[in-house]
Order: sequence, then C-alpha cells, then structure tokens
Amino acid sequence: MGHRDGFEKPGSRAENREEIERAILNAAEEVFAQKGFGGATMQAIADACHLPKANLHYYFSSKETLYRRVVERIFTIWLEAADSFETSATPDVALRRYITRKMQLSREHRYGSKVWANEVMHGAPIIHDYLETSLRRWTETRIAVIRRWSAEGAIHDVDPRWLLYMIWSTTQHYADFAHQIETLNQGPLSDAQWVSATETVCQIILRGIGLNGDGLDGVAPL
Amino acid sequence: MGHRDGFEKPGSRAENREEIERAILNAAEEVFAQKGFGGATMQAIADACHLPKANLHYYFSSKETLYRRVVERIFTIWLEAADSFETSATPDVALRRYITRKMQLSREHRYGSKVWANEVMHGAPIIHDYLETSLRRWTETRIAVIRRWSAEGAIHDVDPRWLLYMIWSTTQHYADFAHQIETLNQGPLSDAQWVSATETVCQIILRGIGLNGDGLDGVAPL
DNA sequence: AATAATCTTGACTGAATGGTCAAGTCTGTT
DNA sequence: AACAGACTTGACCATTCAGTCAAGATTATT
Repeated sequence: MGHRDGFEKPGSRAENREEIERAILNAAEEVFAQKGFGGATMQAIADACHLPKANLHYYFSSKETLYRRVVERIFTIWLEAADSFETSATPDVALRRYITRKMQLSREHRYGSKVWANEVMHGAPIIHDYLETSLRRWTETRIAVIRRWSAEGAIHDVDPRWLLYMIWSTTQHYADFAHQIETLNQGPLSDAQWVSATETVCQIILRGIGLNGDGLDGVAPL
Repeated sequence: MGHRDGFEKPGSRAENREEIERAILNAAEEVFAQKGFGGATMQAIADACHLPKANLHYYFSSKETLYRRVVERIFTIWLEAADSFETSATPDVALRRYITRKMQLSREHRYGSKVWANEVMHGAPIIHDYLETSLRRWTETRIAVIRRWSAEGAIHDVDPRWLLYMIWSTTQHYADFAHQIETLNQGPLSDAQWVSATETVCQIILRGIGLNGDGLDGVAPL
C-alpha cells in the first residue's frame, strides 16, 4: 500500500486518479448541462473526456453517482461564492461585492449554473437535503442582516427573501439563459458588455432599495 | 365529411379531438417540465392523461412532435403576455403592468415556464428560429421604447437589454425555481406573499431606474 | 524477479422505451 | 341498415443505453 502522508507525489497513482476524476467531472458537468440528466449518456461523457465508457464506471459506479458528485461540487463552489456576502460590511459594499461575484460565476461557470438550475427545476431530487440544511442556514443569516439594515434605516423596507431571489435570478440568468442572450446579442457578450451588465444590475438593485447605486460609498442623499 | 362552418358542435368529433389534444398537451407540459425532454417518457405522459400510450401516437406522430407543440403553445402565451408591455403608456404604467403580468404567468403557468427555461438552457434546439424572429422583433421594439424614455429623461440611462433581462429573470424565477423557494418558505407562497413579492419586484426595478416605485402614478420628485 | 494490486477496455447483456400494427370499436352519413 | 371513415388499444419490434465482465496491461511492493 501507498503512503499516508496526506499529499501525493507527482505522477503517483493517487494523484493520477484525482486528475482523471476531475476530467470526468468536468466532461460530465458540460454534458449534463447541455442535455439534462435524462438526455445525457455515459457514452457522450466518455467521448467528451476521451475515455472508454467502461472506464467511467470504474471511477463512478453509476450515472447517478456521477451526477450527484457533479452537483455536490457545484454546490460547494456556490457556497464559497456566497461568502462574498460579508455580513460585517455596509449594505452598499456587501451587496455590490456579492452581485459582482455572482455575475463572475455566471460567466465562468456557465455549465455549473445550468446543472444547478436543472436540478432545482426538476424538483431537486438529489439535493433536496442541501436546500433544507446548508442553503436554508445561509439564507437565514443573510435575511437577518438585511432585516437589520432595514431596521437601521440604511435601506428601504423590503422582504429580504424577495431581494435575495432577485439577486440570484438576475445574476444566474446570464448563465442559464446564455443561449437566448447570445442569440439576441448576435454573439457572446464582450468584456465591456459583462462589465456594463454587472454595473446595471448593481445600480438598479442598490437604487431600488434606497442606496445610491454609484460605485462610491456615499450615503443615500435626503 | 363534416361541416366547414368554423366552429364545432358540442360533442362533435372535431371538438372532441381538440379536447383530447389539449389534455395530452397539458399532461405533456407537466411531465416535460418535471423530467426534461430526455427524462420524460411517452408512457408517463399517457398515464398522466389516462390514455393508452398508442393513443398519443395517434394524435402526435412522435415524442418530438408533441414536445414541439408544447413549446409552441407556451411561446404564444408568452408573446400574448408580452403585449401587456404597452409601448404607448408611461414607463411607470407600462413596466408595472408588464412585471405584474409576468409574475401572474409564473404563478399560473409554472410548468410552461419550466419547459421554456429547459429548452433555452439546452441551447434551444427546437425553438431557435423563434428566438431569432419573433422574440428578437418583440425585443427590439421594446428596446426602442426604453431608449426613448431614457432620452426624454423619464428614466435613468440604462442599457435596455439588461433591464429586460432583469425583468424576465426575476419574474420567471418564481416559476422555474419554485421548488427552492417553497423549500425555503416551508410551503407554497400564500396569496399575500405573491402580492408582496410582485410589489417588491416592481418597486425595486422602478426605483432602480429612477421612477418612484409606489403604485401611484406620480412623477419622479426632484 | 515474482507477486499483488490497480487500472484499462472491447464485447456483451438486460431492461427500458419510442414507435408500429392490425384487429377491433365507435360515430356519422346515406 | 349498411357503409366508411375516425378512433382505440394490447401486443409487438427495434433500438438505445446503463451497467457488467473477463482478459489483459500497467504499476507498485517484496
């Protein structure tokens, strides 16, 4: 048996295994995003990472196992991004950072976002427990923060839930509906367009709840 | 042969046929929404409308034909709703109506919205041409209107596209992510919650672009 | 070098599923 | 009543696909 020293020698079995699993997960994420769980085939995933199909089953016992791992990986990325919603900052800064980070994720993890959306739309059969535990916990802490902001008069009185849903939907839309957006745009969004879209989302939401949307940390004028 | 008088006698063949087709389409919409195209089976759809599977194939030649009809039906409902965005009204009224109507659609046509989202997420293989023709045409007229509003100083300067995407995503989120919302809410949204959510969306967006969000048709204060 | 463990892969299998069909039933017309 | 066209349906077929397997290749351990 190998070493128990916690990290892997380059080229070692364990390291190689991780690398292959990552490659499979990446391929699976893309295929699941494009075809859905039912429409994806193990063969298509195998082709996408240039491995024989039987090999996938060596690393992941079943299609469902593989799918579950894909979804779990996405969820952790999402939770990490969620931490950019710092509860200590001013509403201005906290929301701006959070929205910006979520837009960035939509751009860089289009497939992950789509898989997540798919999963939730189909009733979250796999991740239902995550929703009820991790996601709920996270949401509740942020709701509390937003309530405090309201109470302090820092922002208008809004139901924190509707505000959060607005942020989630608006930002994720750029990943999930990328095809529609790109069709209307006659091509992918440019860097400048991403910046502009992000800025617009920030401004409308910040102004919408009574902050002045410009990037400067001013206080809302009377 | 029957009559060519344009409408059907109650209980007539033609009327009965329409009724059955509608039942199948409704069942299909729900199953496609819940399982996706690949995950849905003709058998499941047949069960959902209490007909033998062979019968579906009498009315719709193939699964893809049935799916296409479902998507087309949704698209027309969507376009009709889109007309509530009256180009003649003031921004205040036009946007408020449109958002309200879209929220209502999300509540009443949850499955339709999900099928549409699914289709777009998977690259819109079936409806790509609709996006390029009808949807683009509709979008361009509204963009022009919003531009005019900006030019007249009625609303802040925003890229109309980002504003439209924001409205679409925020409202549709309540249908597409209903499961997540209901999980966090520990049950379906009440009537009051729907009203409250709708109101919040209206207010944030209207205020966000420089209108005063309250339902009264006031002019933005200086 | 010998042995054991891990990994690779083409060929195969069983179940699920879209679609067909032919025999029958019902409905409207003459 | 008789006929024709429309509708219904259980049984069936062909295909696709997740998952298995066994034989071989590669890598680690002694």
